[in-house]
Amino acid sequence: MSTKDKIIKTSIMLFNQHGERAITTNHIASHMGISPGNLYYHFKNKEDIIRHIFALYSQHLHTQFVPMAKHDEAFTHLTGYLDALFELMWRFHFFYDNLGDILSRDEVLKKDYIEFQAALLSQVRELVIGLREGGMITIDDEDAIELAHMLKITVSFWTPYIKARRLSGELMQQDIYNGILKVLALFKAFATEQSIPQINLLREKYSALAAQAEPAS
Amino acid sequence: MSTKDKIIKTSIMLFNQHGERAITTNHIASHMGISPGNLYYHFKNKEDIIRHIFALYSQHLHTQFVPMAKHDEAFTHLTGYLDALFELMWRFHFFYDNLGDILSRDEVLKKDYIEFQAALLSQVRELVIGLREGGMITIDDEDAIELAHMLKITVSFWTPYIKARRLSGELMQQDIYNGILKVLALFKAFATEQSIPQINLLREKYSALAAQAEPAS
DNA sequence: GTCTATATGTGGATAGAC
DNA sequence: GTCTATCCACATATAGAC
Repeated sequence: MSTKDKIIKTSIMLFNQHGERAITTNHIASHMGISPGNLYYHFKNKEDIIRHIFALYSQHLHTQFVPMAKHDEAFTHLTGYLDALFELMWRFHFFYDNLGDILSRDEVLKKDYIEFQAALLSQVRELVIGLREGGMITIDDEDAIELAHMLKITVSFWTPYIKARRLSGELMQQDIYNGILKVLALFKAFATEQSIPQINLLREKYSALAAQAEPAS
Repeated sequence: MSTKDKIIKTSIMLFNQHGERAITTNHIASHMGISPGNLYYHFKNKEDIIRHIFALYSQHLHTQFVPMAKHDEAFTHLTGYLDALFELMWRFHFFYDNLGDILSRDEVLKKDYIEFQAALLSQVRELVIGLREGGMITIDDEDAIELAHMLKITVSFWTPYIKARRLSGELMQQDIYNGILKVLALFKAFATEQSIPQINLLREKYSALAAQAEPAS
């Protein structure tokens, strides 16, 4: 693995662990056992590192979060989506811990982010419409866009929400399952007679996973 | 108004406008036309200021967000709540823009925050149960707590969500109405036959208000 | 209560040798 | 590509005069 990639990897780890604000370029370098000068040979500055991390994140999201084709197996696919999605959010959660700060210091990144989120909103809306077409949920067009927004908010800010409720501020693997349960509850609110048993089945599955190490949220 | 109160007021304004990270104690003092030394006469340090602001915020929330007594007029009261609540979130939104950072630097504040949020969650859950008792929504106990969490997430992170979607990063009065619409959509998902018309009425009201100055979200 | 002046520490970033 | 040394800017915080 190249030094450049190692810097990215180390930065993600340290940012997630201690927060982007608390981690300086010196911390990153010293943790890797390289000099600050070397770090600045590979990256123009700290924002440059963050931009690369964001590129990584959005690229992962693009490849994993492709719109569904078959509506009838919607919820089966949904599980896979949610697992991958929350796992991704967990791996890059520092970004949403400090979203405002990070974006306000980098105009270029902010533009990319806005564009990216607009595309994402459309995709989520399509997914919601897809579930409707498959008879899984009942929802009018107006609420479909509202639901898409709420899904985005819930997924994006789930990790900061959890961290703020815990003195240690640490995230656990189980938190992912609790997040998925929130999304399932959202879908269940719009579910049809036909789909409710499927959702309840999923809920039981993730409830069991979430309960393995934690008291109920 | 005392210098101490003016420092609080100025800090809130500058934090909201530029973010807590970007505003130093020198900025606050210089914007007020006082010396840094004077500021440090009134407050021990920057965190001391933030603690006072949080105390102000939680105090406002406690006095305004009292549980409902009469279930039958639930939605009428709900409107007043939501107006006051989102207005409050708007006035202190810098806090949620940087929640993780702010809490991670101040153990005492974090403890207060956690305690406060736990109490708030109970209150929101009571409100949800109250709406159910009044026949306004249909929801089982398990989903009631999930809904309470989602309401909290939506209200807490609504302003950072909106700011991240806008290049200027500025918030407008209309954003409040769009936030209220999200909460209404959440309630509508669980609404009974009886209450749907009431919610639709409220939705029309806030849609009109939100449309006054902005294109649709 | 308020000021001026300043100490202290530190983060971001660069120059130049190897 | 990597290191050492260092500069610059600035935020936090204090001392002591008024």
